[in-house]
Amino acid sequence: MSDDRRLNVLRAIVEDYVATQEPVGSRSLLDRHQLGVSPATVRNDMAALEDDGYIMQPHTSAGRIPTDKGYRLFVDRLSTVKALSAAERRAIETFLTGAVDVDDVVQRSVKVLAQLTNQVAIVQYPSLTRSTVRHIELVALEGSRILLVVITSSGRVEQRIIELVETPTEDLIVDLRSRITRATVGERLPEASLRLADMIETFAINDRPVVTSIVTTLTHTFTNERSDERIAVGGTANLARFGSDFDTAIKPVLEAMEEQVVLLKLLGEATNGLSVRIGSETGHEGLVSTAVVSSAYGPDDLALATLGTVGPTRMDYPATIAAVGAVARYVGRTLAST
Amino acid sequence: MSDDRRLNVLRAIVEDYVATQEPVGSRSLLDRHQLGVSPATVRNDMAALEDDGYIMQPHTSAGRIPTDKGYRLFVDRLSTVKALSAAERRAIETFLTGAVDVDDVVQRSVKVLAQLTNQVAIVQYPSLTRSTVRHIELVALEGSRILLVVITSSGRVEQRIIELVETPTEDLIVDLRSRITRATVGERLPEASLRLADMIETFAINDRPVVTSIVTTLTHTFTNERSDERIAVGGTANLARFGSDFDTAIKPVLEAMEEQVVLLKLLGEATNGLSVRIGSETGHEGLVSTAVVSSAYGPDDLALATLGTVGPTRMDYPATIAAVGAVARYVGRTLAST
DNA sequence: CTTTGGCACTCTCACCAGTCAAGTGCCAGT
DNA sequence: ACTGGCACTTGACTGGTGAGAGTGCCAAAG
Repeated sequence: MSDDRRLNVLRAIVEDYVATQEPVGSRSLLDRHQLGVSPATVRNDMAALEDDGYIMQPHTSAGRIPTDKGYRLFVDRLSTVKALSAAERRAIETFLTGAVDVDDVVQRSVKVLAQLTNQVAIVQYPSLTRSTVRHIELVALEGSRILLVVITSSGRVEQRIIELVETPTEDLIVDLRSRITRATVGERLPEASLRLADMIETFAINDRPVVTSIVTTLTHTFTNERSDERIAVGGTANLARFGSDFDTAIKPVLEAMEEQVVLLKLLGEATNGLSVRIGSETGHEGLVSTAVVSSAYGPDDLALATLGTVGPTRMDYPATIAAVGAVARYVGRTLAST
Repeated sequence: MSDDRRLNVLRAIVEDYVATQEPVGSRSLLDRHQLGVSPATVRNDMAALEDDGYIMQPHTSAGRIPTDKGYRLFVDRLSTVKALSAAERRAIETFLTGAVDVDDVVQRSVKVLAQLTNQVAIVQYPSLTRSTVRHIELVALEGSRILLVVITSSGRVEQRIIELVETPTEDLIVDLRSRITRATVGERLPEASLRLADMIETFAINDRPVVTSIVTTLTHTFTNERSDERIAVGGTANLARFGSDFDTAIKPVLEAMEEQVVLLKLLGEATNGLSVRIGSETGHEGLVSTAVVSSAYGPDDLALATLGTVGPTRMDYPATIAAVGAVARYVGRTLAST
């Protein structure tokens, strides 16, 4: 029995099933693919594939559908990445280059990714903890209020307003600003926090309350988990394609989309490159018939955060992978120039 | 025929239908409500109500369900607002007071509103054009870059970074800042824009390029439609309650939720107080079996923006109205203290 | 004039064969 | 190792039937 042909049969099954959404039998498979053998032969191969756990039948007299393991093999060894059309590439580019700030970049990415893949798209905001400090500003407002602005290497701008108990002198502000700048600019945010902690003692006792107050706020901003976990979701209307059974196919996904924590886990650690998780590999029950395609993104191959799509396991993997990869690249490039 | 009793019958129908989700017949209606009359009488009343267009039958031998017009009458004249429980009020309060900035307030509002009503919640960000300027800051960054920060009366902080063609002098920056401050602080954003336009000519010719560049950016920020239209959506998993037919009941809503423009129309102009739009009153086909309960919110009865919920027409109006109203009040209060 | 009890009527829905088509497994033959 | 053939399984579709819920209307009673 030719191992080669068996894999071809598996590929054909996956492709047909993705296209038709219906279990594929030996006969209809031969209608669409010229394998040069008879249905009976295909049946034998199918039986073998089923023994190995790559495909299964929903019921005895139905065709076969791929298992998670089958999809896995397909993605790893049987599919060739489908290049995006020139039109699609242009669409991504023009759509993203119109963005005015980081917020906008993320919003637009979600939209374009959802449209391209016809799936649910999720994009994590550029991580704070992975960025470096580009600029820090202290501004005295009316009364004893201080405006604190931090600009990171990814173009994100965070600001806080601090209400101090006493009004600091102009000199102190200037001094503080320059010292903070010297200590933190160019550093990654977590390291910048450490530098700041050491700095407090270098100030005169009288100034300590003000300095402490400002520094702790700054530290909070640097290590703020909430804003590090921000995520945009889009294309939920595409859930229609997930299946017709609302309770088992759609509701769990909607619920997952509402939980940032779950989303972050799904996107996974921003490992380098692209990852595909299929069905149970997502590690989340309720998403058993769901697959996640995700990719790290960032300027100059520096993984800043992750984006991806969530779709049914029976998705067009080559196309989805291509789209996610392309958007990740473009977003990275766009951020670099902000 | 007692008009009074007929309205009671309508109220009973609405309440039963909302509770059971099934057409209600004369018999089962009497099981739940003591009207002191016989089924036949109720049937007569029902026939009259149907003639007047308040109720209808899905098919000849089924019970009655309220029409949009029936719900309308119910909301306007038959329902009494259901007060929130102390626990619910406390939940809103504790949840909102934990917020650190405007972004956070909005996020939390959506969440609490969705949980309270078991519906889809939408919250518009505090409008820029309705706020006044509280503070403006110009900061010279490295090179010829300028950081522009605007703080509005609603606590929102907007920032832009401008790349100038030539590096302005320190004096010019200081001068510009104080003049801009004098011209705009306390003004509503649209008026502030006008003031700025007049200001350019008061500067020396040499300084004009820099001033113009900064002023136009500022004007853009003031009148930026995009950020005026920001909206947060939550509780989409509650769509499960909208009905079982995905394509007609759920998909249109999901699609509407993705379109900011549609959402804004749904929330409606921030009229004072609370508004309920039922079925076709939403003015959006696809939302025919959907109702929108919305309310303006803002500190001190100043309508800053709108929030609300989207749910099936067969919703618990008294409870929803109470929840939307309460959240709007608390959000307004929270914003006032930011 | 309003209310009531009774009765015939209309639909929907669930249930139950019976038939059909697709697909399988297996075996004997090439 | 492949192929053709055949018996078998099973879900999907079809049409018919009966039960149940609910209505509309009419004549009688307040």
